[in-house]
Amino acid sequence: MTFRTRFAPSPTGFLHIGGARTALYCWLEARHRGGQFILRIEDTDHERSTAAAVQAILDGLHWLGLDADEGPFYQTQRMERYREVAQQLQEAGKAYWAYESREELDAMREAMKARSEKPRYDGRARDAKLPCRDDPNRVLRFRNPQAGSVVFEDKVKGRIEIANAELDDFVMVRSDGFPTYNFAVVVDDLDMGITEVIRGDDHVNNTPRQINLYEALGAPVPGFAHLPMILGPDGHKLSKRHGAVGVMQYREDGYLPHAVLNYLARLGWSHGDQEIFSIREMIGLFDIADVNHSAARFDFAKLGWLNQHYLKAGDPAELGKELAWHLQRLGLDVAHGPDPAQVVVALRERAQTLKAMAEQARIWYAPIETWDEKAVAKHLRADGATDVLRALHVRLGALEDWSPASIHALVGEVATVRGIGMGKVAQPLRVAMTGTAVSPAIEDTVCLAGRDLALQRIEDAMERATQ
RNA sequence: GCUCCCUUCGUCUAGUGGCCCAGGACAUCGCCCUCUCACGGCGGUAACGCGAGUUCGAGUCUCGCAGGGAGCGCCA
Repeated sequence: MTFRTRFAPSPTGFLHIGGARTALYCWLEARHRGGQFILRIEDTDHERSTAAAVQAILDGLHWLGLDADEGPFYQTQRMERYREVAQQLQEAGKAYWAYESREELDAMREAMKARSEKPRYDGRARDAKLPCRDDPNRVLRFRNPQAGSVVFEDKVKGRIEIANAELDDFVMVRSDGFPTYNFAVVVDDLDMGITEVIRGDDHVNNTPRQINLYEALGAPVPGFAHLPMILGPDGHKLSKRHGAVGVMQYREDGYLPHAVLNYLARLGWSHGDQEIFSIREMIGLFDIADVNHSAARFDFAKLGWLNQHYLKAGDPAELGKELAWHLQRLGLDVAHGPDPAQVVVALRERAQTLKAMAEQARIWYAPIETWDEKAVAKHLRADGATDVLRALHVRLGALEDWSPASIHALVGEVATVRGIGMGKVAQPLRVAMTGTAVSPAIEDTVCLAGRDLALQRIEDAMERATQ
């Protein structure tokens, strides 16, 4: 049997960072073992599932490059199959009809809690052999074994054992005819030939029930691997404030898919001291058995560092396309300004995200809107600054080769000729070009502006200096 | 409450009984580089939750405690 994993999100929201990591590990493990990665949408909760959420999940996976070999399959399109298996189990005496009302069930649980017991179904209809009849409260329950215990070897957590006495007869088929999660996953994983179930560790407690179901079906039990959860920076559960946003939000914030993937890979898994992994390396080195046992906090600082790493290592033309997208989002006209690819080269060592880069690139695409008065006073109105600017204006106007190297040499010469430091030349020029005392290397700042704009801004600056 | 799981620097982690008075990375601090901001280089601060036990020897094995988390639905 070939190795098959699946990612099975429920479309009740976007694909958040925890889901993305689960998908990545499933994908990596499948690729590593030369198996298949299947995508399945668990949409049996018709109250909360939405088509928009399905699309958001698909978009997120696509952006990350986690392509599925099969699917997406939708549970709502497999209703006939669930009915068939349910009937089979019921006829074999492994499932039974029950008709307690919600109120009755609630009261039962309350009573148990009052006695300090774990709230669960007490099996009151277990041996009643009730016939199937029309009833708004009709559900089909699984007849869970009562003796012994379920033991399984979790690929990341190790051996886990839970006594059957702790389990109750869970609902397999709801009164509306829809299967419940615990029932549908088993049928699906079985039908889809899943050999390794990799999912969040909030499912550990469901696993024994599912194993009992596999056994009731006389089916082989797949391997299980439960991933520890991802916590917010504050150590608490992820919330909207810090990371429980859709992965597409990461794109909007200027992160690269590879950086997110690399970060997620290292969040809970490691390969010695290695921090940077190409996709190919991740596939080659990843092993679900090497995943850590404990929850990990999400750290934006490290994600930012990784993102900048990929910004510095990536292809400028490629990155330029994505930068153009961010520039447009800022309302900047990419056609009236430098080639984004060149902007990438000038700014990649100064920005951790493409969004920040786009903001810094504003100086080349739009007029200077705000002036840093302190910078103006210090550099534009400094002694000799106007003379320097005038000289710069003349020489830049006559510069034959408009390139960073030539501009750099020119600035250096102006400083040397006047016997002053580079700072006395570069800073006034910088303020003239940007309105602030902070920008990329002066030659890049000037070069990317283009000659016309550069000369215009020097003129404007000289005028401003006299105000 | 019950069941299950987890516990190494601020954070992510290396570590499978001696190689660890604990290594790497991010963050942080200092120095260098320097036209600003960065990048880069060099260096520093900083951790085995607590207690027993096993052993010649424990971050590594066992037990207990404490702390944290998850589950206990006709949600997934």
